[in-house]
Amino acid sequence: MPTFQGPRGMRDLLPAEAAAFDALRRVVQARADRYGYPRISTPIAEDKQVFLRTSGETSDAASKEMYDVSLHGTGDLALRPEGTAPVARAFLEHGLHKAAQPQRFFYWEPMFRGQRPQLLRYRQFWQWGLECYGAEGPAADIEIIEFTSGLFSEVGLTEVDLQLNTIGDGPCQPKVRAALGEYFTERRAELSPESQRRLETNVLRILDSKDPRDRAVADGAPKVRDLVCDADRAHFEAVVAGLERLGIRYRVVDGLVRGLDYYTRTVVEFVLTDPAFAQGGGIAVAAGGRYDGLVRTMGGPDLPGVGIAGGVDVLIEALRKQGGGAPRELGADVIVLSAEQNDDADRVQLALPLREAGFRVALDYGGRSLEKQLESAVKHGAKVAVIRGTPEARGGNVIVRDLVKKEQRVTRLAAVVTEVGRHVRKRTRPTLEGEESAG
RNA sequence: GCGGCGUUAGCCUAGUGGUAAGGCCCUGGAAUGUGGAUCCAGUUAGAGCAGUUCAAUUCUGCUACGCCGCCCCA
Repeated sequence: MPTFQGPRGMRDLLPAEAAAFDALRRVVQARADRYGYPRISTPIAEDKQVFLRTSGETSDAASKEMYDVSLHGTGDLALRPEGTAPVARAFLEHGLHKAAQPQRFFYWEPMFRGQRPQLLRYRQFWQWGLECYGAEGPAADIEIIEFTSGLFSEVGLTEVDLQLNTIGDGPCQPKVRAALGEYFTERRAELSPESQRRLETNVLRILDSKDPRDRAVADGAPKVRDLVCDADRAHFEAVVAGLERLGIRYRVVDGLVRGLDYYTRTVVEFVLTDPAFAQGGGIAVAAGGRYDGLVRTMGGPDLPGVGIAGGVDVLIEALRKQGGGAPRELGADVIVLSAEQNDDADRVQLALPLREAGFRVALDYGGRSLEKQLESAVKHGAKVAVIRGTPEARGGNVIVRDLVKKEQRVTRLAAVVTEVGRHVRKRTRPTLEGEESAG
């Protein structure tokens, strides 16, 4: 047995999994780029207050799921549990609130929560996200929802349900809470003990309780949507109308609320519908909404904000469940092997022009029979073997063997790139300009 | 964080208070120059630490990790 195990709730991404992450990141990031959301990257940890201030100091999320990593002299640090607050902090710290608005950001980062791990609930997990500051109208809400909906279409996720609701603006929420508080207090005795506690902490949460005792009461509760201010309702109706106009399927869910204090107006959640993910009322693959009070809460001006974040681990698992795209071929397409022993540098040298040309080339490090080398090449998924050191492959010749067609020909060393190119594709090569050009 | 159930080799799966079995994978050979077949051989295991016992992988406890339920879900 291994001497060490990974930390609880944190997992390794072996090459196949890491490749799936990379592929998804390319798709999401390119999409964000097309929408004018450039990438931002913030530190892995923040002053705890960044999260406590924005999430609500009393919420369980903040108080008990914070991943504390404080050290002597570093202040009270916590690994970030989410992306919105850190981006807001960076936005303010670098004075971007004084730049031309709106300001938009995309991120793809690991997040951390000190929760007990369960299926697809890790202590370290990855999220992509969008943040948009300075846009007050419904257009930005509609845009981030459309972005996400379109993303899921783009990657082929179909078993997903878009839910949305409005919870009112900052000035309205106290009214909403008061009205609900009054309603639930009158029926206090009928509520579960847990929800009786919620009466003190977060009345909204009672609305999405799963407890049957609460459901009976909550289902008869006044709708948040009907309690909010006229302006909030108008905003929400505009968002809904926008989705209609764009042909995006959605469901208005009365009980959809958020656990964090900073949300205002629009709240949105994309929930997986596959029964395999039905546990606990469904796993969200993306969630977000509007947070018009956040920037001010953090000491900045009264700037509106809206954003959405999606779980990468969850999305990849959902796609896999759906029997999503074929796994990418990870290994090399070409393998260099040799009938000779102790010609190590020659193998490296033979691979050189092929790699330069853009082929994925691996070496057989030798020390075994040609048969074993070929067997190994096939097992590793190589398409072509370039063989040196055989009698017919001396004097500036090599054998280029197609391992799929089982055909081969003796080729001049100078023509090996051309010959290999007849059997496998070159890969694109990235450049510092950020564009990929054909290699 | 609370409760329940789990953990046998790289993977999957048996079984047992007394020598831990099989399949797949892997390595080598048959076949020192041409591969996914075949045959032969081989490597690798009871999560960790204590306790009970003549003897523990098996029973008990603690710890670690996982899954399920709760809390919560940014």
